[in-house]
Amino acid sequence: MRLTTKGRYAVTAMLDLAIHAQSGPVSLNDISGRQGISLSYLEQLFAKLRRGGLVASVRGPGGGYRLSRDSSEINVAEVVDAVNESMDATRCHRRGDCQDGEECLTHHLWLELSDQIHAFLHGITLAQLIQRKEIRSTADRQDSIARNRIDAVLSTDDVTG
Amino acid sequence: MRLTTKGRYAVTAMLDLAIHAQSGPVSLNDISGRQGISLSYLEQLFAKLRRGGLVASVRGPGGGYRLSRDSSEINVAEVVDAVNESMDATRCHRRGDCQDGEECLTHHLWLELSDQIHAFLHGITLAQLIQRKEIRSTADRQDSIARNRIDAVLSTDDVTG
DNA sequence: GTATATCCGACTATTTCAGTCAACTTTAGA
DNA sequence: TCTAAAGTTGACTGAAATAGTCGGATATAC
Repeated sequence: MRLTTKGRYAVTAMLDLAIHAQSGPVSLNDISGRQGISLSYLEQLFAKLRRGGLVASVRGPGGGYRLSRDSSEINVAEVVDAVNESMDATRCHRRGDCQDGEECLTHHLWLELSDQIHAFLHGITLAQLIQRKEIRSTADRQDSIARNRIDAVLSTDDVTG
Repeated sequence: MRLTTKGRYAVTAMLDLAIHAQSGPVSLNDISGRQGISLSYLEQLFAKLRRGGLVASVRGPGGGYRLSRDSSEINVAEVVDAVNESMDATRCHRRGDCQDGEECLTHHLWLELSDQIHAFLHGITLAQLIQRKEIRSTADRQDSIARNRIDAVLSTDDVTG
């Protein structure tokens, strides 16, 4: 079982997508800027999210990604799953053949832990998350920082180099 | 966050220790035979469990390890912790400085997940586990296999090589 | 003093993570 | 039609962790 940056980034990016859904497709560049995730890495993650049927892409200028379902129909467990981070705590992938074809001493324990985690993540949808006030305020902060960055670029003479 | 063989082995070994506690110190060789864990690897794990204050060692022939507390006073979370497998799901180790010193969009989500997992593992003691019938029957099976193995060795002419 | 045990440090093959880089295709708009 | 913005794909990489192995040292019951 593991939950690393990969799975966390995937959920963060999907949440960003859900939050900014009303203004058309969202480019990975925008997500990268707001969430501080490298563009190249986002490309990898979204390839998996697309294969997993969670997002749809729009190519060309003005393009980006959209959720392929309503945010109320996508739960966190699916997102983590799509990027191949298994929340399964057993060694045998629930088969019960962990030790010489039989259950190991702790098989049931890890099975129960897996069920706990899955129930928790499966019960939370993107729609529910974007209702939360701490997430709304974090998103607002990120949006204003992004706007400031754009303003700064526009108002500055381009004297790079 | 990760739960791998290391943490699972640690809990399995501690459970084996708890089950066979009444017959004096348990050698790593016995645990290795019953649980199918390499002796050298067990040595590594028990070094950490000892440093973590969970077991005490008895050196010399007839020696081995004992639980340093009653099995009802040791919970699964402690064991996993002792071998350095963090069940913390946040990136920032709960500090809330995940993105440029501020909370990332998903900070609270992972905080809640961490709390769920910790509550679950903290609530289960070794004493509770060894009461469970599926664990008792697995342990019985392992014991009888171990006895058969000893019998086989004793009754066979040593014609190795 | 020898066999049985823990102790300890160094070593290693493999895998994954987290990310970079380069090249390619699609497409909106000037 | 040209160009720039976007997604698409595959190869690559440094660092870290996993899951061990190996050799030897130390302690101790008999």
